[in-house]
Amino acid sequence: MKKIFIADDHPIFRKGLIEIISAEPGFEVVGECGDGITALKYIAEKKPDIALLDIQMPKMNGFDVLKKINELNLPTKVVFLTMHSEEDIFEKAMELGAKAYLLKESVTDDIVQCINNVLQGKFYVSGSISNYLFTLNNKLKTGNEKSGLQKLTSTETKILKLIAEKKSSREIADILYISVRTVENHRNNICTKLDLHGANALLPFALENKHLLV
Amino acid sequence: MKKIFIADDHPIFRKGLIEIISAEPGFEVVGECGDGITALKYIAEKKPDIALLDIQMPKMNGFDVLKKINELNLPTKVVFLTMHSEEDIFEKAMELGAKAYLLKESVTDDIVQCINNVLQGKFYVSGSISNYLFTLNNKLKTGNEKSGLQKLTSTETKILKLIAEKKSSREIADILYISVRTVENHRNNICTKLDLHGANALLPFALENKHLLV
DNA sequence: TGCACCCTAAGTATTCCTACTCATAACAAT
DNA sequence: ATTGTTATGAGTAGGAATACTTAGGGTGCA
Repeated sequence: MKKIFIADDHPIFRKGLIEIISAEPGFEVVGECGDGITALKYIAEKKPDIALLDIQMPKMNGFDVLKKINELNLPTKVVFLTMHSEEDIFEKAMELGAKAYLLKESVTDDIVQCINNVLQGKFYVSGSISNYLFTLNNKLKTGNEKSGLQKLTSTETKILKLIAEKKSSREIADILYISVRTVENHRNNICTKLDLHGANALLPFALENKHLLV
Repeated sequence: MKKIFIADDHPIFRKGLIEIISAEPGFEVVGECGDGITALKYIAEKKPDIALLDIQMPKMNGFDVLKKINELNLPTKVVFLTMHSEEDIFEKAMELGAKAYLLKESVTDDIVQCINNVLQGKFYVSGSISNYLFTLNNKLKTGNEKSGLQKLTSTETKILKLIAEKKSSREIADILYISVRTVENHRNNICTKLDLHGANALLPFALENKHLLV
């Protein structure tokens, strides 16, 4: 009997998941919770075979839970279950060593199949992002380019985060105790690295990607 | 036995909902689907007592389903079940005559209680937006102010939509065959009506609220 | 030591947007 | 017929961001 733990901040969604997994012979849902810290605590203690984690959770997000799991060398395999079909989030999940990446729009069969794959040591990825996987493979084969955000330095990331908080260059300068000109230079470098052009490009990008900024 | 229909594009979430409602004596889930058109078709034919509708759905969103239900004078009472806790969406739902507004983060008890209330002809609103209800009540009592977006004229809305598409004033002018100055005037009026100030205010607002723009 | 990279800063020019005021024509409401 | 609203456009001013270039100081690496 394989032990499965579920963490998601939507009780109804959790209920549905539990229902699906419990119905499958060989699977047992050994626990559930709605936030990252409780999830980590449970996983560290009880060491389930698989943890189904939402990425967006209160207190501690799924990424950070996985990081901790890695640090503590826990045997639990992590399956991300998320609404985000964006490439960067998927990429980050893979970097951190997730065993699977499921979209919440998945049908019930996908989930069972996913868990079976992961238990066999395989990876599993939701069909909807397979398009992206194709391009990713191409990238890996051809030139191994880094994707956007990873090209940014730490200062640039810091500034991009402040931009995502709708701060002006002036405000950012005051917060970081540096010159406005320096901030403008960083903005410029960020735009260049991300291939962003025009006055209406950087701010929307920052807003759309703020959840990716470490 | 009260007949309940469920429409939500997330199969797992639907599963959870069905589980919760079926477990309650007196409730019967008579159907489910994952898009608005199928939902409307079912509701028009079978006339369930209550329809639990997601707002974001493929093919036809929850708002439009409710509009059609109103047009066709169907007896089915609509409960919105959504992730959006924003005031404007809530307001729009109420305008259209929704009987309840539940957030997807609701716990299972809330849902049962909600359905019971609606069956008794009462309204029900998720606790998390009760804060807003308070201010809404105050508004209704004091001056009956319109909220934000409703104050915009149709041209202003059109322009705000284009701003949300990251178009510059120059581009908007070219699209609408009007002068840049006119566009800038409209931007200005929008900012005034929405009480937005500074260079980093209008664009983020447009992005955050584009789903509200008719 | 030298090279590469980063953070810092400033110069210059251009574009974009905000924040006002003013004006005219179209249209609806009373 | 007057008033109000809307859409259109322009004038002026200034703030903000982009798009370049140049340059000193620091760190780390080969």
